[in-house]
Amino acid sequence: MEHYRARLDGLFQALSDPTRRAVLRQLSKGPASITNLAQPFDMALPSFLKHIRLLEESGWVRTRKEGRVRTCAIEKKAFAEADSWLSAQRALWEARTDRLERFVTSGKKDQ
Amino acid sequence: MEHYRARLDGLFQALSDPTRRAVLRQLSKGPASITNLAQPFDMALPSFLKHIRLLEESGWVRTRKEGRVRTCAIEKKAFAEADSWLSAQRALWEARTDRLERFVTSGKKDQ
DNA sequence: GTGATACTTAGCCTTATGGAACACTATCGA
DNA sequence: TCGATAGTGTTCCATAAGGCTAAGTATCAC
Repeated sequence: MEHYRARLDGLFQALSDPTRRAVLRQLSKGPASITNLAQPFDMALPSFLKHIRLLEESGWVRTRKEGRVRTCAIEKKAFAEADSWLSAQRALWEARTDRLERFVTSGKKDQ
Repeated sequence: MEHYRARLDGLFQALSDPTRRAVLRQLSKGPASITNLAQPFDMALPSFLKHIRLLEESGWVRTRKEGRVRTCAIEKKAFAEADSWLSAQRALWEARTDRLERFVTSGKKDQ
């Protein structure tokens, strides 16, 4: 439970940067190397690498080095995890809306 | 487009802290006052207030002060926005999976 | 084996974040 | 009107985030 919280921290924190979101967008079209991914960004490679590391540590991306090239691929599971948190919230919210509606339609007042 | 990016930054950044996620969870059950929301947390009020401010600025929460009590409520729209980014990514990813599958079933090889 | 390529490591800088304490203002209730 | 309640503003602190340069390590291609 403690670990789960930290995991969500990382998942969402990773999404809070435009560079990283752009990398994920690119990777959803298919795997790519670091240099390749970095190319559109006006940023030094080491800075870019930090983003990749963060994406990997947070679980959004899986990487693998072959020879001198590190290839990055998207980690499907992360979507499911982030999504499930959002859905759970929505479910809570909708449950409440339903309750409110029942109150309204049955002519009672909330609170 | 520039503004959209900054908005997403804020939306996801807000979710990257366990205190703020807990506040949203609580608020999905219904509106509440600051003190009320702060009660479960072992944190000074001014510190807690910062989280509320951040949630408000990022668009997850709407607040309104009546008398000396500030009431917080969840902002439905934020869910839709966060969700739509995730869905768009998933769509890209699935489109690619479909293409790969067509390649496979038509006996061709990718790359 | 040498030059180019593709990262990596290390260190530095600036700003943002998440927490604290303390003092303060503005209601509300008796 | 006076004490308690509910929030605010301000300042401070330690650490993390996001960027940089410079220098290092493997591979690869010849």
